[in-house]
Amino acid sequence: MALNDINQTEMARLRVACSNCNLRELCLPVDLTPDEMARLEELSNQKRSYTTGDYLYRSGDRFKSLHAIRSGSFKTRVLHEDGREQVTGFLMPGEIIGLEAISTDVHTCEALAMEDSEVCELPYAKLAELSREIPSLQRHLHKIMSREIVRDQGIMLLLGSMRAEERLAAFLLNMSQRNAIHGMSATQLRLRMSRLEIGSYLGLKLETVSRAFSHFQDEGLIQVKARAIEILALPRLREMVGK
Amino acid sequence: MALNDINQTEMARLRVACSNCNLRELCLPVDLTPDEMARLEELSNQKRSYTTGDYLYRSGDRFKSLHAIRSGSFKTRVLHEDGREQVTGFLMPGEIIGLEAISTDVHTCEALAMEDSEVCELPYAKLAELSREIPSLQRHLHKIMSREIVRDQGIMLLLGSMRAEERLAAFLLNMSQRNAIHGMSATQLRLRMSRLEIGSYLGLKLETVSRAFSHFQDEGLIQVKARAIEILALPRLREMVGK
DNA sequence: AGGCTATTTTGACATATATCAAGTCAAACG
DNA sequence: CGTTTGACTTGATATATGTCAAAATAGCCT
Repeated sequence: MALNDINQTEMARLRVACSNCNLRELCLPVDLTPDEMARLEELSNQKRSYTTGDYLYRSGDRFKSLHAIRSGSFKTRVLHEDGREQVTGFLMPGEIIGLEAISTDVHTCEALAMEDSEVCELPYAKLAELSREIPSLQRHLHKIMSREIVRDQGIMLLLGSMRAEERLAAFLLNMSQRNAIHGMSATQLRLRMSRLEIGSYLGLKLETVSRAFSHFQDEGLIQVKARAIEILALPRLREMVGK
Repeated sequence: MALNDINQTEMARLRVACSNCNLRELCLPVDLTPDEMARLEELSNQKRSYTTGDYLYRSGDRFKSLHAIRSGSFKTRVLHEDGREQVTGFLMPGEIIGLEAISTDVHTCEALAMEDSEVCELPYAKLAELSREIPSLQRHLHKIMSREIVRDQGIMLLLGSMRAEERLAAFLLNMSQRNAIHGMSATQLRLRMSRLEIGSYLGLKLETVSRAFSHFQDEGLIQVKARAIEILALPRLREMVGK
């Protein structure tokens, strides 16, 4: 299951990488000299703040920069003709947003803040230039892109072969893990998104999501208090998604 | 709809790029000097042949090279614990396979030939090195990776929000377009995959796929002769997927 | 060709999830 | 402190797709 495929040792390495590196955006094991690191930091010194509902970019905007999330969270979505929203991703601190637009030069989806958030802008042209000079940065950038491919394919797998409750279990495990990576509890989740948004992301209706939460609670798997979820039986959730 | 988002002018550019370039793998508008092109060709001079069912790589194999498909077609898949196969992609000539493994160093899915096929091996380390020296190659490589992200997100959209017949319509349009890019008919398709494989890719059962084909035929949208599909009403198929 | 096998189609029925419709709850606001 | 508003839950029912089974068709080998 790619949605949730980071093991314990890898997590530890990630944590170290993040704390070494002021740029949480490059939250994968990075291997740069202090000098190289300084050049990278210089590139991304523009930090910006957003509040709930602010757009980081809109569909149709010209692509200029990637963005690294420092704090808060964003969602990406596409709007269908009829106005329905489809959520394509939830982004948390340390993650990079905008990779899909490299191929098109124009953003094809939009990104909005789900709470007060800060991002670093990473001008693509400069980043590309720097990564030509620093091989380990180049490798790093490739890994970030490839990781996004793996993540998306994980969701394809989930949408293509899992049923509602399995999808939700995978979602919760994924949230749990991303929480843990950032040093937060793996069992106490504060979801930033509504049932509607979760459903949209998982290809389900909000009622189905709600019922699944209730059912998990009845089974003693989780404790639900609105958007505060406590995971009571991680192993049993893992079984549900087959790992 | 990202699954199917290449317009006519772009198609023309692609066609040109392909014919200029012996390396069909880099089948996007490329802007290299003859010298640069020569260096690239040199890198990828190992060509290999595969026949139906041969593995290009297996899950667990160490990642070393990307592969560019020259002729034939491949599928990528993951095998679930219980032995069920889930198809994650169909690859056609000019396309690059293996991008997901850059982030892991190890292949997490497997790729098999669906017919007699030829590929060029592109050793990743050499390609990365060369792209550090040739900015437009670097840009190109980024676009290829980003394009894969867009493709995967298109499938997420499709799996998350479309019903069976809409998915199949999107699939047929996608096949049609990829056919057309390579100078083949946009309306006469010879599918290389079974109903089971199509279903696996689209998150449907083979019976559902079959019924959808039959229904499309009843409606006069297509003509079905086993795996030979003739599209009779492209515009109406496009309406079905909303574009 | 003829026969064998795998693939595809079609039908009848089961079931998961969507849909529609009330309710409940909680935060926000006067 | 009551009212309002949006989010969430729960129930009853509809529907799309899955499941199981059989027949038809196509591809393949001798």
